[in-house]
Amino acid sequence: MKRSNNTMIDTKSMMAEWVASALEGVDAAAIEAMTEVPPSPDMGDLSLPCFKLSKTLRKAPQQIAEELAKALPSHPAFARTTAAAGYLNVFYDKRAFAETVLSAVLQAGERFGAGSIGAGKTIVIDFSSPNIAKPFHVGHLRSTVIGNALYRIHRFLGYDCVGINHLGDWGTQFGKLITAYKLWGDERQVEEGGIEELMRLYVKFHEEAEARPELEDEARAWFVKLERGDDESLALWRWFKEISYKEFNRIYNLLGVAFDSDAGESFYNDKMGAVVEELKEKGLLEEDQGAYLVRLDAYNMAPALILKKDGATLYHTRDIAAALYRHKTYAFDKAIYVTDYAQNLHFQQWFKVISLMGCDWADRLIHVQFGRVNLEGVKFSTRKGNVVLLEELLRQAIDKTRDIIDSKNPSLENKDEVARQVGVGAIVFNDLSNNRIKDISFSWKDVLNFEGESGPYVQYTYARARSVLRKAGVADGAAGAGFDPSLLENAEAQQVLKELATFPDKVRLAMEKLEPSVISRHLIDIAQSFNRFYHECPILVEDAALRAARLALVQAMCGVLRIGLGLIGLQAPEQI
RNA sequence: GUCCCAGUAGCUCAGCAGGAUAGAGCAACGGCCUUCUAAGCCGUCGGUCAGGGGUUCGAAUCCCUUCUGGGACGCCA
Repeated sequence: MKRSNNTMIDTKSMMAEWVASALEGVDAAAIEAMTEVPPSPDMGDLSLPCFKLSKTLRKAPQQIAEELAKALPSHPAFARTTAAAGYLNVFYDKRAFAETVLSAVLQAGERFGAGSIGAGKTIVIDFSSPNIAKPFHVGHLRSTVIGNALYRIHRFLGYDCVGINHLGDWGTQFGKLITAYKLWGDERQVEEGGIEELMRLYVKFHEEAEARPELEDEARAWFVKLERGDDESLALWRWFKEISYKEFNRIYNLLGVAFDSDAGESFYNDKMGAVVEELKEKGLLEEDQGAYLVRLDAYNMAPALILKKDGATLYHTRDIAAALYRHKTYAFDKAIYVTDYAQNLHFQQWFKVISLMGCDWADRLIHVQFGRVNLEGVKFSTRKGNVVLLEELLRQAIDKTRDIIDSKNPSLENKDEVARQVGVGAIVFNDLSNNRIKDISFSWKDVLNFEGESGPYVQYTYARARSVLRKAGVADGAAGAGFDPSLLENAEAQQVLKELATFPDKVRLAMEKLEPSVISRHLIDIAQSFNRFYHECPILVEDAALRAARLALVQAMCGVLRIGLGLIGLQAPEQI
């Protein structure tokens, strides 16, 4: 059964009530659930397949469609109906449709598509969460931009959002890093080299450890010291963390991403003892070969390791502690974790442990998983140093944008700022334009192609439309007061109107599916339909009435693009 | 070996709350700038929706199965 939509421009429910009124014993909700959009606009704007009705009404589908087409009274929103191949096709009254859509969009302004379904509810979004002392590469970008988009989408729909950067600032890798630093590191080189130098040490550790496995033991020992509050290791840890923060913040600023909490893994250090105790009390913990774990055989899963044989905690322990803390602190309606799908089992395991602990909110934990990024088919590996660094990628995208601006619009005033917005937009949009579960085959050529389905395409469409409004002297929010909607009955205008009308549905769908690409895709659809309109229909024409009507459409389109871009974390430059 | 995910045009992908003729973008080729920004628009070419079974009035979409690719599978995260 289809979910009923709840747009401000709900032509489907209008049609459903209309049709239901002409049928005995069928309610509007059932009709609405069956209603769909025909594959081509010349078949109609909405249609009702009559195949299911044919069972209850005991008539042939085509006969039902024909009888309905004949029996339906006139309706202000619908101009005509046809019956074809078992479908009842309904055509909008184009004038009424234009009026409805434009007045809804222009009146709602920045709130068009916003909602209140999240009112009074809190959602905790755990995203980005890079590891300290490791460079931020394109693989980390995904969690960051997907999480950021979900944050904005939920906030737009009324949720209280808590964005948490669960920094990887704890764990055995710090033992490794300390070991490497003690053996081969140099204070000044680290200060100067930043994460790059830390990564060099980390890579070197792994190279050396292949021949000298005892290094691994040393690393484990350092981590144990760290967990027990040893001064020297704590000081080094703080230092590494500070260096990393500096670089991460530079990137977050560039991306326009912010968090409400930076409570990383180390934040839970003093909260894990209680978790272990609770698991013990509830009889879930079991000792095995010196380690402690929770058996999950009954659920067809490997056990969840809680304590290593040296007594150190593991990521399960930390995630459980964090979930308990967050539930107590934020009383969330849902808590989502944005990570790649390789961690699928991990999340399923500890979600189950939470449930076994008797927490009735275990089903509010959601793993939002996304596909992995590879470099034209080859795996990324921090350890092997085979990565595309995010800053390098953003830099190249910005530089390329800058070159294009220099050649196409040399007189543009704030070139650097626009180049930044568009260059970053290209990278972010590229990451958000496919279903998140799909793997991404990273290619320099594709990611730096700003034509077709891309962020710059949408931003360019926006800038061009804004430019028309500027020339027309239309102030923000002032247009559309008096226009004649019957001047927007042509196919190009109607198609734009249709795309605008479904925007609220798309926002809602993106939230329900936790899928930002729903919005990215829709922005492409809006831009494509608008560009067709722009090409076919001159806006700044002599005829004042026609001009006013088209300007109203342009203004509405700009408003929606701007909202949509904002929801996926992109800027909307006024000029490019 | 077990479990999870993916497989749609040469490439990257939409569509997968079952509906009419499977859509975009890129690439290739051909058009459109004395007119609102050509990062644009229009057109041509391009498909046994991985294979096989099943459910249904109707399957790219749901179920089973095979194949291919990716991932995970106790002391990393």
